[in-house]
Amino acid sequence: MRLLDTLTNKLREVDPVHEGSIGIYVCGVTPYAEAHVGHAMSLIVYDVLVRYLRWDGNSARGYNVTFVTNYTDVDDKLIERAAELNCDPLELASENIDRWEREQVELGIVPPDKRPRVTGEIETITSTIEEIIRQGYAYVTTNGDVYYRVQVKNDYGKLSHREIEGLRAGTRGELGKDKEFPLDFALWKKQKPGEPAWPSPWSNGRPGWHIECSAMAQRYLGDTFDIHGGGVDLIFPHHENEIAQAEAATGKPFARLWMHNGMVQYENEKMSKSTGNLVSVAEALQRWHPAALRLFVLSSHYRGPNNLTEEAMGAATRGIERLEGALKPFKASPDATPLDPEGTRTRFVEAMENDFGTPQALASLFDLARAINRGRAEGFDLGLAQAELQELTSVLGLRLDNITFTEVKIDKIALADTASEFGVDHSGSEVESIITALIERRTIARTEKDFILSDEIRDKLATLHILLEDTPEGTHWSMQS
RNA sequence: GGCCACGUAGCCAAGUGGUAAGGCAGGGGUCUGCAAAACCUUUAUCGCGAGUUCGAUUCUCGCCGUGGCCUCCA
Repeated sequence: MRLLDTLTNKLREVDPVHEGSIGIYVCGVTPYAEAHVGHAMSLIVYDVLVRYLRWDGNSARGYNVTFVTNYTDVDDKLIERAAELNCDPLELASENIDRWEREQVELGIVPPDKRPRVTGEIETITSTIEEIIRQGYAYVTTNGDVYYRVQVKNDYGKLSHREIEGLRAGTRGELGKDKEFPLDFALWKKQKPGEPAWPSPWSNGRPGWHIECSAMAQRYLGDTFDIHGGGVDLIFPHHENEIAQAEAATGKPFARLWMHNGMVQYENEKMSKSTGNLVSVAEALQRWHPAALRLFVLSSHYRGPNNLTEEAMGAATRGIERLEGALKPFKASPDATPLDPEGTRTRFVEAMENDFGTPQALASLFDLARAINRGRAEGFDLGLAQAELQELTSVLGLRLDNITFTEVKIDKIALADTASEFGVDHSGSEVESIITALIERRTIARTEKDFILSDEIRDKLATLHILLEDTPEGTHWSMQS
């Protein structure tokens, strides 16, 4: 598999440090507020990467993947926000993490293997800082802060492709109190009144932003590991500083390949809290199906920007329904010819191998869906083709089985009223059996050519978002968004 | 101002030095009691200008536009 590596700016083959295994580290959120769809998009991308690498459907694959993503649960923003809300920053972080993890389940994210939090890794972090100081790449100020010394190694800026001089020109020229050089950044910050703090050799304080990821990635994946991911907005300074610190501490290369995903926009505008142009994951999950969100993410290339609009989500929802429709069961005659999914798998794999080309991979699946629908009309045995579609969509994490049935979405009272209206028994019945009974009532009406009644039943159910479709095998129902 | 991406049909979105996947929406058909779904069919010369080339949407340069980043005690 080839991915565009930010460090070399070239397509590079994923070449595991340890044969057959791949370690992936992705920067997670700073949980000072609820997660938004940008966070969801990022995680969906890496979730699919992990699923694909683990998948054994491609002869060369089936890697043993270790996926690590962190929570930076001590941070300036978190402390500020907690002060505004007049609550404890660590509790605030914990609450936001819990909510985000519940949402991840709804989004169909395979739980990462490790989800370390800064507050649980203070010793890991302080020992990494000690090592960096020992190597001469960091210094302790009289105040008790620790700064990384950017100028010692000559490769600072290699990831974001910037020169120290250029960066320096962009600074405000203020040389922080004890900083040796404007670009030096904090590894450890001495506690200020009211802030959470932990003991360290230099002062009671907390880790700076950046060091946590270097320390945690190396703890869980080794000094050198395979893939480091995150949003493009993290390339500088976060990842640049991460790579500097990590390599300063060990003298070894850090991540072998750096992968960055693009940002999500909402209705053509940057998502930002200040303008209120932001969609939370909770809101997105309420408005759209998780599979539709995932299809939306995968239908554009991971590195490009992705513009979330009503229209795009409508298209994604229809796309899911289309894929789902192709998987509907079909009873072929015993002597039917099996439909051959032909080159679908090859196309799918080639697309994925080439810099994670999910849009093209999806195109191969939509083509297969069409072939299946055609084969259905022509009486082919669809088993093989449908199994293929099922397998490949599940590699992308698209849950298509019975996805439209969400009992909570059904207005049970209105449904019961509808049943009474048409003289159908609904006492103590399950939602599904009431619907089935209504369908039976309608089928009788249709047999009797009472199309006025049958249409009334169909229309009434439609107002409850229950869609009826008549097919040669009988009437099917599904939930409509 | 600096660095980096991107600019393809009504919308979303791939891709290629030799006249452009897929999805949504729209038009026209088939099927259906009518629908729905499905199937068939139809809709682009690839931001603008110049250059390289037998030939560029695909390479180079300029311009315009959009987006990201340009640090922590904002």
